[in-house]
Amino acid sequence: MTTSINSALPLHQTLKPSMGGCMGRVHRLWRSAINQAVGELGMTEARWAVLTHLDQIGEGSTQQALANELAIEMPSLTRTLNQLEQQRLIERRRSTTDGRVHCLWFTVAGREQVRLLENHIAQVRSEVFKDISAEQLDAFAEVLLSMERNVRSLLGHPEEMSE
Amino acid sequence: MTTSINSALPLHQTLKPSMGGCMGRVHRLWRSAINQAVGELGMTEARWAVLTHLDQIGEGSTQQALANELAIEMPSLTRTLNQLEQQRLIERRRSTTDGRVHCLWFTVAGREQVRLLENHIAQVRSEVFKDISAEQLDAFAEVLLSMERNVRSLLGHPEEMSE
DNA sequence: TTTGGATAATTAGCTTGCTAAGTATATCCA
DNA sequence: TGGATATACTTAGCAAGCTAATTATCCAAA
Repeated sequence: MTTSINSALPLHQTLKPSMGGCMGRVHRLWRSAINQAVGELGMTEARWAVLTHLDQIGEGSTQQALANELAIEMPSLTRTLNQLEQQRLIERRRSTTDGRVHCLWFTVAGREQVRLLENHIAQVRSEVFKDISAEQLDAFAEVLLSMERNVRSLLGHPEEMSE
Repeated sequence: MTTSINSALPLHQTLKPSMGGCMGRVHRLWRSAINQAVGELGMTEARWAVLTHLDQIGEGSTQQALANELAIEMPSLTRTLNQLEQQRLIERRRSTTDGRVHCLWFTVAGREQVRLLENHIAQVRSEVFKDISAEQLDAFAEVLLSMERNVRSLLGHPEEMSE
């Protein structure tokens, strides 16, 4: 199946011109699969993405940090946070040391919701990664991170690139 | 820089839970870089994506085929095609053999526009791929295609998976 | 101390993805 | 032949990304 008519050519040569598009497709299809999987939990795409990423960078983070992690802009995040706050899944707490900053915390219900979400999402992930070896995934991840570094520096987002 | 504190762990293990998110980020940042690069050509994101993908699958394709290639739904495509038709960059021509089908063709101006776009996009691509070897890209592309296959079958889109 | 330039977050309004429902044509079967 | 079902595309309206402009706070230098 991977060995087809044009298997003589290096893949990257035929795919290169459309690799960006291919990543877009995979990302769109992947999210669509997650939407199916979390359907019953009453979440939209933006909301589950925000909740799970907040869990990853840790409660108490600022909105700025979360937006950077998600690579979305602040206004996009603001809207989603308003919805999540209204659903009583998260809370904004004004920083005591810097009055401009809001820090983000889960409510009890929010923490439970994240746990459920992550179970569902992990199932989709294991389907997406089916038949891909750990070595392949490892190499894939490394290239992906290089691309992120390259494109961030191209855009002049030097933030959080080395670590 | 890639060798950091946790370089002892396989990358995929730390990155796995967020790989989907990472692909989303790269895709979003990449498109944003292309938007910068093609800024002067008066194109929006959806329009340059449609033009370049039409060029790749070939003039005369149906809207259905193009939507599938882009992995977007027909209504999203319809709107963008309306805009491109209004700009006189493409034409819809009703199929002679099936009255429901519209085939898509570039105008002369459209073909010229695609040429310009592809030059700009190729420059961004070479930046994004900087310092990534052909072998790495090749392996990356293969994993990416596997993921696309997996997620399409998960969604029950068996179309155009084997080839 | 106050003024001026940064930074965090918000608001307003656009673009482009989506689903659901509608229209026109094609196909299949009684 | 005629009616049911399927397919290609369109229309309408929602979701979530973006940029530009505003507001509030912080900090640094006159």
